[in-house]
Amino acid sequence: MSLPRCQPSEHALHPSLSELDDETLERTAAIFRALGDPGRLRILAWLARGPLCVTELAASLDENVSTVSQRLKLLRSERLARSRREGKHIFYALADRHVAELVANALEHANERLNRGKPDSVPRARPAPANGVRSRKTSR
Amino acid sequence: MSLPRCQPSEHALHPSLSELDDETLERTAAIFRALGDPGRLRILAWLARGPLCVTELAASLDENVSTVSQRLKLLRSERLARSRREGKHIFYALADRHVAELVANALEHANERLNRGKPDSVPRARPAPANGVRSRKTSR
DNA sequence: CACACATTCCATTAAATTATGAATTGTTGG
DNA sequence: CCAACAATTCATAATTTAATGGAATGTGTG
Repeated sequence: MSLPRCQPSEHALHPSLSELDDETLERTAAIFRALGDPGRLRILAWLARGPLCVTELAASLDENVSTVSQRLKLLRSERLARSRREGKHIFYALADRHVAELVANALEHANERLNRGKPDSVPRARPAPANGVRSRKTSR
Repeated sequence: MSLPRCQPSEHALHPSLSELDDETLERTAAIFRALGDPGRLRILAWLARGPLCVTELAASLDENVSTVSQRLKLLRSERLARSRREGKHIFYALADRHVAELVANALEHANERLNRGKPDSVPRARPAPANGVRSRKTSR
């Protein structure tokens, strides 16, 4: 009775939101996606200290050069990193101070509030262990 | 001769960076990953206007309820969104003002400087229409 | 030019992510 | 309790994504 039937139109919705075109959404998502990988994030963290070439980066991270190169390509494609050739080497650096801040903030933040006991821990893709068929779990 | 052989050890590296443990990295990446999808981003954008229940959200986005629910689950698991039961409905909202700002900023930013002419266009994640035919099994 | 080093490119393969639709759980009211 | 609505869960299939190793490209040097 009291609860109205779900009616989106009953809510006040800003027009600016409706204008959110898919391209902007996709563009924004792509940037976040580029940041959403530990390997790439680690690279950015190293670059936050100053420019490094691919070989140095690979050695620092103890990773394959090819792997690092491809990660850098992605970061560059999203304008998070820039490259500059210097002789035989190609040095990579964060695109700008804005990116540097973003990365620093993010790492710091995630470090501070330890996210232990998430409402729903969803590890990197792995169907639940769930040995019992008892599906209902006690909410906390 | 001028260019020194690649020697990571020659560079001054902050200890704080070496301490960047994998867990923090992964945690941070997970948050960005959650933001790195247009569908989820769109949800957050709607929620930025105020709380909505799943059905409303689904109707607004013209998406399957199940799909929206699962996206919300992910967002909630990364503490980007919060849920609160109200009778028959479960209302979702942005976790806090911090998230709201982050989303607003990101969208705005990506809207401003049009990233046209990227060095390398990165494909985007667009999952599947999935025809409900259950005749094929993939090894996994 | 030939050589060594730096980086990128490419194909292959394994793993992760997502939408879909049916089944399940949960809530309210008659 | 049952009916109807709300939301989540689950298994599945398609697609994407990322690491690997080797080939190809680029660059400086003897």
